[in-house]
Amino acid sequence: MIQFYDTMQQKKVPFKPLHPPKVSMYVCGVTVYDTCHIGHARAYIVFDMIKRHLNESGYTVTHIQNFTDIDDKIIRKANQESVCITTITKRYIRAFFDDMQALNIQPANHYPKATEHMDAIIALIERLLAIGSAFIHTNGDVLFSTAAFDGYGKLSKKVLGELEAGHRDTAQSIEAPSLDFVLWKQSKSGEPAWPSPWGSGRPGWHIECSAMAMQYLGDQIDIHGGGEDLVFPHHENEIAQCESCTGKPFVQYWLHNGFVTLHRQKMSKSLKNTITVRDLLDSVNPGAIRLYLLRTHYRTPFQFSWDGLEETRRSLQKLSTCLAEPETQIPTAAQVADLETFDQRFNQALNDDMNTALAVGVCFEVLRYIQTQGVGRSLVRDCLVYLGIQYDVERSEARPLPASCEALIAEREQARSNKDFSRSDQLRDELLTHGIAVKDTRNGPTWAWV
RNA sequence: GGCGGCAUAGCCAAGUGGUAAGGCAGAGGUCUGCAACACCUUUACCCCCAGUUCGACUCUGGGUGCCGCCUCCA
Repeated sequence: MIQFYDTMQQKKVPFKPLHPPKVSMYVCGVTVYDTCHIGHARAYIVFDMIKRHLNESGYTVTHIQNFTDIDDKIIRKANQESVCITTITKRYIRAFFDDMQALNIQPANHYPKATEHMDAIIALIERLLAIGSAFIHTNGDVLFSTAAFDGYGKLSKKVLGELEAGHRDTAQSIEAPSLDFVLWKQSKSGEPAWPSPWGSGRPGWHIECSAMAMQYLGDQIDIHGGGEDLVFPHHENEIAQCESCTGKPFVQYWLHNGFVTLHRQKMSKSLKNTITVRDLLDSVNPGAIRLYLLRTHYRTPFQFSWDGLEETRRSLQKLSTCLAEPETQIPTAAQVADLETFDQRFNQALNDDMNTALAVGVCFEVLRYIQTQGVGRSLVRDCLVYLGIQYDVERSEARPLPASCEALIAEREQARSNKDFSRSDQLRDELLTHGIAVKDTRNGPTWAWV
């Protein structure tokens, strides 16, 4: 039985989709004005794992993930570069897909864009106006009236009155902000705009997800996910918009991943403390990145460090080395049973709210088992494939050995067999200056790029 | 101020009402001409104080510390 921690209920609950074996999953995507950082990588790896596991468990997941491709920051960036917004959005959508592919994240079924769903967005706003959940502000913007929705705050456990009175530290004399949020924004001159019954303008942020989620997945969806920073106000507002219209519970399971922090502070573009996926890919192979992120449960805050990444890279190397060796024994009946147990524990770990940290632990237990029992490599391989961790990337991407270095290695072997160790050590140092580390094994020397 | 979360070995990180997975580092050993790799062995009583219990790290209450949300944000 699969269970997930649902943010709404604040506890783990058994997963029962509305229309099994179908599962509908909407994951909030990125605003495309910059490259992805580790926080994005974590979020999308987490939901990639959830989708993989559900699909492997007999469900058929329809996964929708949006691109927010119209927004203040996109406009600002376009103005800075004196280009149109599509130049910006195309660039970063491309970069997004490159990063996701590198991280071995399986593509969603659709990636709807806000700018391509204006009809659905406008239709939804019209419905909200018709039922009195929205109103037209004096400045011409259309706003959602949070007071009109009884359940407002139920996801984030916020109470309306307190929210209005509450602020961060300073606050007392500051005017209480209204919780009403924009559905349709009047465009200023020079800004991109779309025609609407309320004049030319553009949609607010929250409405696009409601409109596109309902268009692709229906009024009620099984899983809605994203980073925990989206709980309020974004997901709270999505609930208000959808449920005001339909009167039905919008989402069965709200799943939120914890943050990646750097130096004990949330990694975010606005704090300018990001490390991009590209930075990571430049330093280690993608499998190590995935393993590093999956070693921590998805709801636990993740403290990024280069040391931690390096540590993981080394442990993956160990797995990789072991798996590269052929398995020579045929497992006994007892061993088959042992491996079966490991396999079950691996699966149960994932069933229990996607506990990839525990699942990874099982992989290393099997590694130990292989070393003492001589069997089990195929299980570990299967587990790593399941987790999307490519463990042999370094091998396959390795540059070939230059002929000159090949000769040096041969010469060193000759020196060694003559017991001329000062010469062989000298040659080892020389190879090192070419970036090649030589290691002696029973079966002769091996080498690797350093 | 309101709400939510976290606190486990040097570091990272799972977990269960009955005496703590795993990884990295460290120590000892095997292997090696040496080294590296690899392998074997080894390292904790779970933030503090009360309470419940035959028994709590795991449940309850209080405290302390840290983080996040309340503005765009995965």
